[in-house]
Amino acid sequence: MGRSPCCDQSGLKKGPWAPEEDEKLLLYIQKHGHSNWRFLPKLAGLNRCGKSCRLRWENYLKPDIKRGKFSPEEEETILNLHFVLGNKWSVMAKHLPGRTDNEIKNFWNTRIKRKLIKMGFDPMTHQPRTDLFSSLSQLLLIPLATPAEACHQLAKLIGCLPQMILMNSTSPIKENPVLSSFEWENPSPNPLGMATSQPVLPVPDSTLFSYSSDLQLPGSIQTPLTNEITQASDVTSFSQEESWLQSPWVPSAASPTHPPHQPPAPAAPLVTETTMTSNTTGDACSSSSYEGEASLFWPELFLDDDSFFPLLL
DNA sequence: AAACTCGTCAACCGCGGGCCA
DNA sequence: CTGGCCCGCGGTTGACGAGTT
Repeated sequence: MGRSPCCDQSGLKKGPWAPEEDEKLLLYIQKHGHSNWRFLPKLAGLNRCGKSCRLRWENYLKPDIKRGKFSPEEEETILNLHFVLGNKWSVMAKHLPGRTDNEIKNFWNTRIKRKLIKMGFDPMTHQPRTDLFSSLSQLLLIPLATPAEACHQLAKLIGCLPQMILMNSTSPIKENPVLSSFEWENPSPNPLGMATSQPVLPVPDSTLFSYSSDLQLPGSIQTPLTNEITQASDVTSFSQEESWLQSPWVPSAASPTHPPHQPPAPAAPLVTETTMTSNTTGDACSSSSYEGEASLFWPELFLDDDSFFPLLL
């Protein structure tokens, strides 16, 4: 279980690769392959550790790597795969020929995750952020010192309600979790820029998932994924029964009585005080509460949303 | 034009798993 | 069985360019 010592060696070059280094590595691998990364740098005449060489090869030099923008299809596939697999970037990469795990990970973290957050979805669960309503209920429980203060809070809440309703009750992204490229780029013009069509009345959590009744995995990924999941059910950290029955992907009459779909355990960090206070913007996604507490930080998140902010003033 | 902010992405780091002696 | 070694994975960092003030 020891750690690779190669990176601990001092004197080895780190940082960006020079074109000459790339050429050396490329030539060596083309001639001899890469059976042993540890000794490869020496043999290839590189002052790098084997790990660095492997990374450079895998993420950049390998001939079949597809570079450039992700297509809408790839984007959709990543979204689907992430819903099922969580942060299993290397597994996702197997389903996207020419794309590396690093590339997919970066794309997720810099684009898709951001979009989901902006649209009011938790990127880990791909569900609307249901903790909004616990936030509301908590606000309602706050003891107010004066009638004037009560009026003020109430006025704020009333102003917020339409947004909260929208964010919590609309059909998840294009019958979530599959968001069409069109909607990604052209969300319907509601106040929050969310890809929703009609406002719906607020509903209990369980009914949020009724959309699952007619959802199916896209054929393109269904077969390999089903296989993957079957083989790696431990990876997703819950049994097939749990994962598929509770997943909105699966046509299931059981959904309404089930609690909201929980993400694979490793992919759903629990809320901690630290995550809530140290980062109120970008990674707030991972701060969503699933433990029934919390939600006091939601107003902070709203304050970060330009379109929401005016409502509180 | 300079300073600042933000987004992107290549690369690093540390850990866990598998293999083998 | 144990421990060393290597590989691969996922999270994080930091450089850099583009956009904004």
